[in-house]
Amino acid sequence: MSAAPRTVGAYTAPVEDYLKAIYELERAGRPAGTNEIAQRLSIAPASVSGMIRRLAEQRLVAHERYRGVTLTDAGRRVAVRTVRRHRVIEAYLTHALGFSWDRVHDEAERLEHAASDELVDRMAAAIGEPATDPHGAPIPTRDGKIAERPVLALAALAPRERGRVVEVSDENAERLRYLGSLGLKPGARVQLLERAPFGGLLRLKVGSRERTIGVELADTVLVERSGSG
Amino acid sequence: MSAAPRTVGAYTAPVEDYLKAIYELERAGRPAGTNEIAQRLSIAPASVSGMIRRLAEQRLVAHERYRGVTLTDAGRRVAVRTVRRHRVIEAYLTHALGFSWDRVHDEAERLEHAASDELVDRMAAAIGEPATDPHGAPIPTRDGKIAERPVLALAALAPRERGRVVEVSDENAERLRYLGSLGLKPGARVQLLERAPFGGLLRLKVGSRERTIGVELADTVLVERSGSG
DNA sequence: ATCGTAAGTTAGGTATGCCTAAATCACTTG
DNA sequence: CAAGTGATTTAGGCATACCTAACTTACGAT
Repeated sequence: MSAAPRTVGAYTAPVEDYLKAIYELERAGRPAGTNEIAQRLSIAPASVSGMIRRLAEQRLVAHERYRGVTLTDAGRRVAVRTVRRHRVIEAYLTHALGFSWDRVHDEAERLEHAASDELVDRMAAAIGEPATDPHGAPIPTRDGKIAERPVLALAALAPRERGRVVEVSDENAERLRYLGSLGLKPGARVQLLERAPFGGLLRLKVGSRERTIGVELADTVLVERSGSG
Repeated sequence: MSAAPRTVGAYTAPVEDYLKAIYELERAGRPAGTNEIAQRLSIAPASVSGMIRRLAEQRLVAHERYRGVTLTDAGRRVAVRTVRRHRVIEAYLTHALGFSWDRVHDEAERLEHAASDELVDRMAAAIGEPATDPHGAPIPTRDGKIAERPVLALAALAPRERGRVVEVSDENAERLRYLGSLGLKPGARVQLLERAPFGGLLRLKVGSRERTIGVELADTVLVERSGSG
């Protein structure tokens, strides 16, 4: 039995998880906060401060005390590689092994730290190099490019406006099952019919069916505009 | 992001590795020694003593000080489950994803701690529930049964005796490539032609070809007898 | 301008799993 | 049967990554 590292690259699983979390939080357009990271990783904020210091020492993140964290180029490379692993694995599990879309996230969350780049590339090839994972999230290419798309939250659609579901958040299995039962999967055509005041309910058309959902749920569904009328 | 354990079961990756190592060493018919375990896991013997104490506290192993370690039933269950994961993954990587037999061990060594039982079962089903891994080692069933076969080392064959290769050790990639180039893969028919004295070289027939190999190499190849003459 | 609050950090501690160096044990051999 | 040898264990450390409790900072509201 040879020396057996538990992760593929030079980084531990926690490090990859932090960088991935920061990457995803940064997409909101501002530095990631300690509390946000802590919540996303289900750990105490104090633990995040310590890890951030170590990541900054390794030049994977830039940290302004009390101000937030941003990825360096090196950190972003590691994050994107991890995101690619995660999404390819999710796609492979659904397309090649028959997993339902609500069961792939947890499995991928563990496998992403153990699967080699070669394995991930072979998985991607075996299912025809899909552009997105089962939840519609774009899969970065081998060389770290990721297709950015002009999307907005379903909750941000104007009344009467039509759109197409592009991506849904994959983090909660139960929510995914509920979204699926509503027909809110990537590709579905939607139209916002009515928005109740005070951040209340949204009435909308999904395909040919009428549905009513809360704003909180509608914030986890990303759509692209496809004209109003 | 939910709480994210890095292994599937209740046991850490090191614990699974220790139990697997002890399981494999026990097959020699005597308790596993501290040094043997240390060598197999590429760690210092002193580290093994500490871990053995923890495993004994959890009733996964029985330990007689200075005498050796044996698995309890609970420990054996964990070990066999880990072995099943490892071998199913190896088989899947070769049959479904085109990995060569010398490249699957390291990959499986990491994935075995991250793959859920369901994933492993789906992999096994997808490739037709094979009985052995690519190196000929039997794959335990879901409920922990493992087919024991009457095998002996190729080096233990008597002159003139014929046999069939059943299993080769998978731990060293380079050795696997060399064995492959000699045709010594599971299923190959062999006959021992001549044994040089003083633990020297073995001359043998592999299929229709004549080969000469050292005893050390011949000890990593297991065969079943198929009569002499 | 200062004060309260929420966010972030520091201090001190724990568990796991590894290390080296030093002691101890079991077993063989003269 | 005493000594040597090799295997094993103990002692004492270190790194990672987590925790709680207490402190500090930034910033908006008065």
